[in-house]
Amino acid sequence: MTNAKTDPRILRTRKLIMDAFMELSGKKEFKDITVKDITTEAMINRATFYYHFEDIYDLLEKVLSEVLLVNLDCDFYQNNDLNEESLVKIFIAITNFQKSLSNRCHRGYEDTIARIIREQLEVVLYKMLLNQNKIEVDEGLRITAVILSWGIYGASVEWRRDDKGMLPEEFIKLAIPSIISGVNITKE
Amino acid sequence: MTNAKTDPRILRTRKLIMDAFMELSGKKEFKDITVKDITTEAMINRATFYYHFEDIYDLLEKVLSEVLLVNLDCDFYQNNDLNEESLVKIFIAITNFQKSLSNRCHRGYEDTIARIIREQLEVVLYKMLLNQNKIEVDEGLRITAVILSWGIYGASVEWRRDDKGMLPEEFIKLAIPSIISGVNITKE
DNA sequence: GTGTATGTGTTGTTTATCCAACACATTGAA
DNA sequence: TTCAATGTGTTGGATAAACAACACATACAC
Repeated sequence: MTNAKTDPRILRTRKLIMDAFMELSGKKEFKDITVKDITTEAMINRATFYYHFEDIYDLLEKVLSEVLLVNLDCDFYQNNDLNEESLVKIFIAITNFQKSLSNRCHRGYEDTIARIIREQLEVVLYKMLLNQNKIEVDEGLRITAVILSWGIYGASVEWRRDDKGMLPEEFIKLAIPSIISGVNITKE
Repeated sequence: MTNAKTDPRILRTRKLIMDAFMELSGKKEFKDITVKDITTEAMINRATFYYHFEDIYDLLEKVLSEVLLVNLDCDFYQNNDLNEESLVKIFIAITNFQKSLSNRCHRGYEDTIARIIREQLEVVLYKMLLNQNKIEVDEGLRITAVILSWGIYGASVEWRRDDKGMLPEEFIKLAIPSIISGVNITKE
């Protein structure tokens, strides 16, 4: 949670690299982007790239995670319970994120992207659950977060598949009762 | 003329500092801008500032020189003779530069600014004169450049003073004949 | 095949930047 | 006055970034 103050040069350089990568993603397919392209655009040395990232796939992963987190983070999960409103917002954030990706060119990396979304989602949901239960750690809540993250991500896939022109918020609201209250047979 | 390749970190950091300073100039008066303000905005260490600039006045000087050069440089003085057209362009560039400064807040530094404009102007004019005479060095042309730079700067001061709503290009065109052909009594 | 070109990832050395600490000046409030 | 707060400019040691050089892989032409 705390990083004991990282060197500002590191933050600055990482930002330069990530911004350069996002800029290039708007112009080329991922498979056509070389490390040299990125470092030239970022105005840093190629060796410096490898100081911060394993390789270009590692960069992809971290960029996507960060972009998604920006979409999710600031609005909630500080100071927000996991209720209908926040679930809708999260779902919208995910569909927005996927929409923004389809503009950029990451064909062939759908699985990676799916995993990243789900992992970030899990982290956020877990934090919100802990927060609203005022607990430090809890394995039960963690597993709940895992299940919810898979479920919500699956819903976003389903939403994209049947393009009935339904709005994301409409779509997810159909499922929210069973998420909030659980699968309760004695519904009536 | 050639710098034997400067370290990219230096170029990058100088740009960060200068951009930060210009950003702040739009918000505060020069006298209220501290070195800490600049380095915070530029995301660099305060000691690094002093690695590149003597002090904040040194920075002011270099920023103004660079901004003015950008206004002048690219358009001419490569591949351009000193004729009516280029003189008009130069004059417009100077008045534009002064207009852009009046938005920012450099009150109390008019003399510094005047000197910077004149010095840069002299350099540009000298290069153009050498260029069109196909000479390497010439003390006569250098002095011509000095006189011209003072004269043209003086014209810009005069133009601002009597705000008859005359356009810069109209104003300078009145003087161009005597600049080009010299003060020739047997005019007719 | 052989050569040329382009990309990846690593290494050792040099250099720019960070940082904490310092002395000193200025300002304003107690 | 004295003290606290804020700004300037400098220094020595630690660390990130630059750079050139390297081995290796892939591809494409002749």
